[in-house]
Amino acid sequence: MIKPTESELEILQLLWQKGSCTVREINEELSKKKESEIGYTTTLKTMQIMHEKGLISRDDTAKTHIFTAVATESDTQKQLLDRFMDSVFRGSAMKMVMQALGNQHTTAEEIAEIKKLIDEMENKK
Amino acid sequence: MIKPTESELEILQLLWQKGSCTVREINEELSKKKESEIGYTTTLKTMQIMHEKGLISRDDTAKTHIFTAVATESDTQKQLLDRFMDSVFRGSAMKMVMQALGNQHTTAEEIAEIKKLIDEMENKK
DNA sequence: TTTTATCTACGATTAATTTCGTACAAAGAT
DNA sequence: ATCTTTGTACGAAATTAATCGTAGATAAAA
Repeated sequence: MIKPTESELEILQLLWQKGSCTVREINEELSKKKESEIGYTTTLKTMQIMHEKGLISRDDTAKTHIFTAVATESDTQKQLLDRFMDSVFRGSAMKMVMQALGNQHTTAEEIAEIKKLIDEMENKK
Repeated sequence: MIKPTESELEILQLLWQKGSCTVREINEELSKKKESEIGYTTTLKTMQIMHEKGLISRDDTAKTHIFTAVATESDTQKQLLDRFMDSVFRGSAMKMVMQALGNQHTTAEEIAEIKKLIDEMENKK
């Protein structure tokens, strides 16, 4: 049962992108992303909680600890998507996909790739 | 900027399905859905807060107030989906759609309909 | 070897969410 | 006319999230 908060998810995103990180690396990336500087101990505390929850693992052999995401990005995406689809789209993947495809962020290339994917899925059966 | 909480979203779902509702109707539906009975004043309070936030409108001409969702379901879905796609899939509709299509809740019929939809979108251009 | 910088641990605070109890008004039943 | 039910308003407790300050340890620099 994976359920990261908004802040936790931002940290997980960085860990998935960069592999293993120290608190300072994460803190600097977060501060870069937001305009307002974020306190170092804020990030530290959040990551300590994530560790308690089992969201990230910690290598504390050295003084400066190194953290790694426990779940893979796609496993997490899958779980979050299921929950989101249930609560917002009442479980209808179709309605959700239609919204996603109609959305301005979706390029023609992406849509073409999705189509290709669907064709492949149908051919497999 | 629409941002209902989990509980608020459950209430909105009922309002979208049933049109306008009293607190009691919502409370009974919620209690039916969950196993554990939910307190009437809990639902009342939540809906009062939703009204303060402007998520729902209230007709209080009669003693028993009648509530209606302010935003449409699809407008809300659109906003929530954009945010979700950004935070979980880093803005990639394709990755998200691929996860959705691979998911067990998605039936072959739904996938076929999505394909049809994409074909129509491509023909339009 | 002092001093300075960096790191973790551990509260404490504030805000938001969820839950429900009590008070009191209005409507309905007896 | 009185009692019971049904409703709203309001406040308060419990929980979770997000933020940061201070204390104390360890490493690096002087």
